[in-house]
Amino acid sequence: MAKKRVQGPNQPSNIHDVAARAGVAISSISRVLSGHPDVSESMRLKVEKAAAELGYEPDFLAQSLRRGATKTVGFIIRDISNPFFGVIAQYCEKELRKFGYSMFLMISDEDTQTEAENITQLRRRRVDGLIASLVSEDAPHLKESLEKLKCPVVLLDRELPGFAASAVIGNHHQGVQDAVADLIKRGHTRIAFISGSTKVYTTRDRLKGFKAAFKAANLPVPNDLIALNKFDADYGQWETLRMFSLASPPTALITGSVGSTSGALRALKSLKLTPGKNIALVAIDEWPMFDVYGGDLSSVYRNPEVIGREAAKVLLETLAGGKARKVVVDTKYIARGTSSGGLAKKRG
Amino acid sequence: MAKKRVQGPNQPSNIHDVAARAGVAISSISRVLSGHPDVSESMRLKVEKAAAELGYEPDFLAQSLRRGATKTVGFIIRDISNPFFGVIAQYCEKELRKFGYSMFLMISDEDTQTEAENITQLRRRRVDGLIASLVSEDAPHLKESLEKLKCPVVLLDRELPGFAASAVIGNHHQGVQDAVADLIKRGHTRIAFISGSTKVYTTRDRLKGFKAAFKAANLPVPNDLIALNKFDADYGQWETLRMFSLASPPTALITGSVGSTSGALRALKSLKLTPGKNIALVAIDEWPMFDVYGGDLSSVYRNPEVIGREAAKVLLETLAGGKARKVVVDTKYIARGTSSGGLAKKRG
DNA sequence: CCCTTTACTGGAAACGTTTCTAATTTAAGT
DNA sequence: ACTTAAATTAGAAACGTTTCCAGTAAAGGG
Repeated sequence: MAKKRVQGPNQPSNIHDVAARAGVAISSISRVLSGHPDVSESMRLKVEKAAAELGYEPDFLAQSLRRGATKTVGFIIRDISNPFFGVIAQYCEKELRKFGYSMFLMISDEDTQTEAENITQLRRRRVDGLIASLVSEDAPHLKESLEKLKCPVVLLDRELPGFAASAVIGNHHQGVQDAVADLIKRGHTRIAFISGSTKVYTTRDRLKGFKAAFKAANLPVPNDLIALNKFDADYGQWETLRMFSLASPPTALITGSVGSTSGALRALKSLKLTPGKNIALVAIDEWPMFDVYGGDLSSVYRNPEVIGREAAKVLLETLAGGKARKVVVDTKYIARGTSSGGLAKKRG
Repeated sequence: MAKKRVQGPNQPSNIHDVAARAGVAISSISRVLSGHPDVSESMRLKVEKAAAELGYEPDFLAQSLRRGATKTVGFIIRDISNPFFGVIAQYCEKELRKFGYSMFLMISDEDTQTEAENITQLRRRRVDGLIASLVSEDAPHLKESLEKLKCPVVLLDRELPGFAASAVIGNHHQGVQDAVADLIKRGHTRIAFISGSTKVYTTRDRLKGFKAAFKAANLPVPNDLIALNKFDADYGQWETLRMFSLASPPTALITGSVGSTSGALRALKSLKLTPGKNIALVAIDEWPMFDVYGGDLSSVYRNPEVIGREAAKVLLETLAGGKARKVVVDTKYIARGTSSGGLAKKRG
């Protein structure tokens, strides 16, 4: 004897319940509800009525399993407590939502191991696409594990040669070059650059701009003032302190992330140096309420809302059958009070 | 003729492939891989070998559908660009991850409509549990839609009478009361309080502390300086400006969120008032690098790492069969430079 | 040596959908 | 009225698992 499912008092109803109520086959329910063209008007009415009466909601898991699509996009972020990334994620989610996609957010915590786990997890959960801000371009087996995903990927500010991913990349060198050029024009030659590892595109592109500015001014690049290893505050703080213990310390500083900037500011505070007075400082990236918290910080600005939104758009395009492509988001040097200061004539 | 699935070159293999390779039934594969006790050693070896050779990974969707559990926890957050929330989410995720759960993050953007959509979405995706920072306690049909989820819920700083949810709530009144008491002791009576709506527990509890401090000092509560409506920066800015246009403006300010604080600071800047000099200011909630960006801001502190971690722990407990319960996280008034200033004797 | 228990294993029925195929109804053409 | 095509619909086979149930083999007891 077949064990029939008993529709409890307020158990969610399934497609069979609706079919029974409407007196039609379950395939018809599916067709009506998923907007298949081959349905008569009378059938549509019957089914919609029954579905409404039962408060029927199709099971997403079953749909996903059968359809082979989850309407879910993975988003791998390195650090969610950084509001710059938070804003990117926020606007990305907003855009995806418009098109019926949900965002599965995974945090890598700047760790390649965790990142690898995240990719695995997203694969097993069968996301339809992935947007990722990767920790490093040469993490072990990175390309393989992304390929194994077998779904469109959008990289944020990373390049993986030989892997056909879309990307949203910043025009970093432009902003940095303008910033450095301005500092040089103001008389600086000892300009420090503190940012993350050159194993990410972001840093390489910035370094390009940094060097280009010196070259354009016919000046030697101050290699001893280039510290490229990590984006976090501790590193920024440490390197700032180290550089000011050099025989010839920097007179200006460019910091490559919200973290680097924070660390540098903390270090400068402890050194009793005030940006805009006895040291020049240009922060790369602004964050919410920058006017309030950034003091009068000069910056190399890029718009996180645009980045988030574009990432979503490019991915959706690919999901709709489009080809992978790259979007370039520009960066802009914004000179403010802290572009001044730090030069000998103004010292002490 | 049955259409047999052709195992393509590098198509992911399924349980049938493994069964075929090992020469056993698919049920045995499942038993071995899910650690069922009734398996012989030889069977275990055979299956593990075959699975490893094929690089088999069970399909999460199919597992979820069959098991009725998704190993996924929904996390509804109001504003991801607020780093205070970001940190909560981060530590919550970290804790859930340890126990094999993934976090599905949805952003409400301070909007009850979006929040409702998020709840629906999470229900359809069959999350095993929900952690939520709700926009308002009296959003339409809130309780019903949470009940409909039929899974454990952990509320962050909210109370829904009659709904059996766990909760992580801050001991807000304590910190605020201490802060206000200190300000009163320093001579303030015109103390403003700007925070979110009383439709959330957080605000009500803070208001309790605010009033208690005045009562303890035998002073009337300055009702005209209480502005409780929204947590965002615009509201904070606007209300600050409004209050300083009053005949009798405040001499001290307490702001109820990162947003409120930011808005107030922006307003004060435009009014050419400096916290710690011609106005006293206590911020509720700190955020990353507060020492650098908060200037010398006094605060009512609570630990977002603890909040995130505890939320996860309580939820996991309930998922493991435990009863719903509440966790109280304490808040602490930390007096710094901006607790001074603003009193007549020190004025212009 | 037979019977009962125990330890394992295979087969099949779920889980809740979508989609293919075949069958039915309806309309259209002569 | 009769055939053919078009429009709908029902039924069944997927999707990839887990788990129930029955069955087999080995082990133990008399």
